[in-house]
Amino acid sequence: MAASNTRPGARTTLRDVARVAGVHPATASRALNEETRSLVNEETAQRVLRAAEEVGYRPNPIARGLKTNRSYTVGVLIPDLNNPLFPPILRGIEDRLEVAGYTSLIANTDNDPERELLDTQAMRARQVDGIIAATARRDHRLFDEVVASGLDLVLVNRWLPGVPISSATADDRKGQRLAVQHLIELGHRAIAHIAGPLDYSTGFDRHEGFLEAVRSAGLDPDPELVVVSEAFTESEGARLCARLLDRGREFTAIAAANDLLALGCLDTFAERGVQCPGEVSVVGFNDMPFAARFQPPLTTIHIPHYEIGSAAAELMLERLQGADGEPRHVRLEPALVVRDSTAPPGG
Amino acid sequence: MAASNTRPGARTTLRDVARVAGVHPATASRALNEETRSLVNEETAQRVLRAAEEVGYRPNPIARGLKTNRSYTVGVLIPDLNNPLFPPILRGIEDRLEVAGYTSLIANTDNDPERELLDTQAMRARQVDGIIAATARRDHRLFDEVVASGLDLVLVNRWLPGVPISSATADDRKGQRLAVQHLIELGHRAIAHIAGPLDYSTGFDRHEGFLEAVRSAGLDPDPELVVVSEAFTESEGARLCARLLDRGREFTAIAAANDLLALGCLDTFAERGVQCPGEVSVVGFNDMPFAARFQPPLTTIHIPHYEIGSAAAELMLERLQGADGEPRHVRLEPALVVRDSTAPPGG
DNA sequence: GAGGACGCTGCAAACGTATGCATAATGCTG
DNA sequence: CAGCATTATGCATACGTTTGCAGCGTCCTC
Repeated sequence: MAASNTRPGARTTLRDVARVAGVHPATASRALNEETRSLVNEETAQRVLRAAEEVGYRPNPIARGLKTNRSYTVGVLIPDLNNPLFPPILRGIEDRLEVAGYTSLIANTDNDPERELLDTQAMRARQVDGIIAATARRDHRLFDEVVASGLDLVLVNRWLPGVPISSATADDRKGQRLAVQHLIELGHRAIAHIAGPLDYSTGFDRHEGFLEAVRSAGLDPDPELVVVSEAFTESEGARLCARLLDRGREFTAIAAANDLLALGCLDTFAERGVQCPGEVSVVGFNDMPFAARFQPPLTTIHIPHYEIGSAAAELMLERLQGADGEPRHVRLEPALVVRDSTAPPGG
Repeated sequence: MAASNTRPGARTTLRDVARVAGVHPATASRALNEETRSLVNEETAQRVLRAAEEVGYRPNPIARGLKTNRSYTVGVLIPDLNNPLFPPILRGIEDRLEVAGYTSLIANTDNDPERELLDTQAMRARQVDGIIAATARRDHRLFDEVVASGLDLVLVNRWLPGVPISSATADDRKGQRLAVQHLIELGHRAIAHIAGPLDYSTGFDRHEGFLEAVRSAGLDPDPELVVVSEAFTESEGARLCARLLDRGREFTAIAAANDLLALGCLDTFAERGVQCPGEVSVVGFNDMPFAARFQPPLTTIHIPHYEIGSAAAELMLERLQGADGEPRHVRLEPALVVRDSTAPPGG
């Protein structure tokens, strides 16, 4: 059916479509373009559409971009594709952008501000229409610059409080509260927190959420039981878990700001013969892929990664379509997922 | 220093540079372009360069691409970013391409031939200079078309035997032999195989490797112990493991063609109360991230994913630089990683 | 039935760059 | 000093679109 009998090598252009349909290229352009279709006779439009189908016409975004000053491309800045957090977010972004005719250009910054800058410039050179960034630190020089250069900017997974930039994230505070409430309901009272870096909103908000939940249970947060990591990694989790253990302060549970930090805890436990959840419960954050398969299966906070991605793309599309309103902050709902790394204390 | 005093919104064009330098745009173009600089007077060239610097000129790759039919972009076709196999490969590709001044454009095909075709066309429309594909089936209509269209093509992770297309993969046959040899050395004799889809070279070659290893141990492969999956997924692994069990034929080990299939086996075991490795050993393939953390930690075949990616990028760059020689097939070394999912038979 | 309004389509000029060809200026050869 | 090769630059066109403007026919109105 859909098989075309044209030579595959020959790119088919608007002119070809026009010739087949027996109209002027300009008319073909209008017929093919959703927004200008109304300008052309319904019947002619159909003829053009059929012709386009027949010759397998695909518009050339390069040429179009030259004319319209838009590349229909948005840059996506992420720290590292290997972090299992990001692939689903990316899929959400790409899938949403794709149906709108946009393509995404991905760059890994490895959390290096230098590379971040380079990548941004490279993207600007490639004429991206906007940038979606998952790399926001609360220090945001870079983004001031991006915005100043007239590029649309949307943050994903992280946000910048007090800065007028749209963002799509999970409700990190609430998520962390959910985690702590779960522990409290199990009967835990001495709960430690391994926070993420506080200059990321994810680290900061989850830390706040932790404090809120502890306080609203009528407890007093013990500063000795809160440690702050320098990165969301397993090795940091292991290091800080060891530090908590070494401090000698009693605790029966750890709320980690992310699953990788939680995995680091499990490593330290294994090394020192601490039973989880027997002696210490652990709750993670993110519900990363395969979290259910770890040893023990990880209790954690589920985040709708894909939806966060597509929400970010949606926000970007709004900006690109010229919505000039206030920046919007989309907060998606987290959910507790109980598995086997948490249990009543002393249990 | 480098700060420009031009309005950020106003993109500065070749014409601006020419005006400031007092030359024709064509001359400015030649002066700015490395390859054609020799055509213009040294002094004039310098003047143009200074002018370009002064007005903060950034060439517009869109316009350039329209003219030259090159975009310094290569498309990368993968089935699904969420499959943990691909991120490290992608990083390898991107990192290698980046230092050569190329950018990559990623598309997820979800193994849907329809989408594959669409994505290819979209990439062609975006003027990619070449395509690196991880999606090759042994049926390769699509690639015939890509090659016919004059695009450079390189396969990664998979290859097409008998087809003159360069590829970078692991030595899948050898890897699977390693896995089986390990089982045999442990004392296993009745070894089952859950093969991947045989229309992927990964599935096919590993199946071949399995047969080779069994035979060269002086054993006779039992067709009843070989099942073929329809996809490299956990659910397929679970389904086929159940089928093996239901067949009633005795076996003490399973060599799965990939880690996800192996995980599926573990699921079925858990469901039916089969001890692993006590009653049945399982060996996977790929050494996916976190394989060491599963329950039990998975014995598997390690593959240098990142290096496979960068090798593929290297092959692509060779083609793009105009090397017209024979296609090359780069095979990287697999390595056995012994963990806890394998043990001598009978406990 | 003449004039205007309207709906549809074609014409042509852009967008920013690259490049074959023509041309002007210069140097060289005999 | 004529003639030619060489060098350096300008001119014009093309890449595939989009879009303001003009033109054409048709229908309606008075």
